[in-house]
Amino acid sequence: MSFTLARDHVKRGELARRSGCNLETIRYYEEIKLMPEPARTEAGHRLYSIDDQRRLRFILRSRELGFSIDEIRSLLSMVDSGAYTCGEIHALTHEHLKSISKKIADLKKLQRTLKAISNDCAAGHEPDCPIVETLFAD
Amino acid sequence: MSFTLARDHVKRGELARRSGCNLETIRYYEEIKLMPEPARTEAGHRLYSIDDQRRLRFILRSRELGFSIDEIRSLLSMVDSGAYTCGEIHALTHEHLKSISKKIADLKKLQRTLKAISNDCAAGHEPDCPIVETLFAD
DNA sequence: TGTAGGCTCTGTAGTCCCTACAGGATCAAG
DNA sequence: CTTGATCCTGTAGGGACTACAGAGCCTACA
Repeated sequence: MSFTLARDHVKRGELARRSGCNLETIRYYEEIKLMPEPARTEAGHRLYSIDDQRRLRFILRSRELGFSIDEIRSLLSMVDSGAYTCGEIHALTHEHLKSISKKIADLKKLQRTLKAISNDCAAGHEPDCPIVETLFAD
Repeated sequence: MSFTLARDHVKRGELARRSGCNLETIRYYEEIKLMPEPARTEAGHRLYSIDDQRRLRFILRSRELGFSIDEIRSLLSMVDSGAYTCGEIHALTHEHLKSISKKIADLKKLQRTLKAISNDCAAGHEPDCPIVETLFAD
């Protein structure tokens, strides 16, 4: 007795293909409870609904935007409860933007320092390198 | 029979204090063979020479500049063999600078995207948030 | 109907770069 | 001699996955 797979329910492999998500990552998101436990076939194969697919898309897109898993958890729990306001979401996003700005600033500082050190270096064939000396210096 | 600790040999705790490195990290660098196995006291306590201290400084400074452990391994093996030229070091540094530039570019792109999404958001008290909608969208 | 090979299941280990802890030995000062 | 700081070892955790082994299941084709 086999039951027909509803057109809008897909197994893990298909969800992975559609979403571009790694196969194992889907299971991982379930384990850490970002994704709900999906329905199962009689044989125990996972079946993802349209809602599940939307939710995974949300997670992946948020990850692409650099949100951490915990931040996504916050976003999703607001959305899940339905009791979120635009202002709350905006605040979380703003916090995230600040951390991105900080990362950029840090990297730029690094870049300047490294360029400064590297400019002293003739890149020649002698074994005395000012970069190495700077790294060793007291 | 105790033997006097040479003035320029220090134990792990003192090395940590002097270098600002976490105590456990020093042991970790030994385990992954960035740091050599140091001398030991009769009781088995590690004793770090001036050279060890220089080497740790090199590693920490390189880490601060964002070099990965593997990159530092390369730098150190060049230095260790003595057969490096300024040009080789410069090349590695240049590669690293390129990867920093890429990270900065990626983060800036993220920043632009997130700002664009976030600008559509009135941050008001209504539960319909364009940020959330964008994240869910097909 | 048989079977090959593709998909799915579970649990677990590995990645990177540390950091922290437990339980014991040793050291230095009072 | 005792106390408390330091040191030793081995091992686990974190964040965010990724990969693998050894099963079981599902489907298409001969």
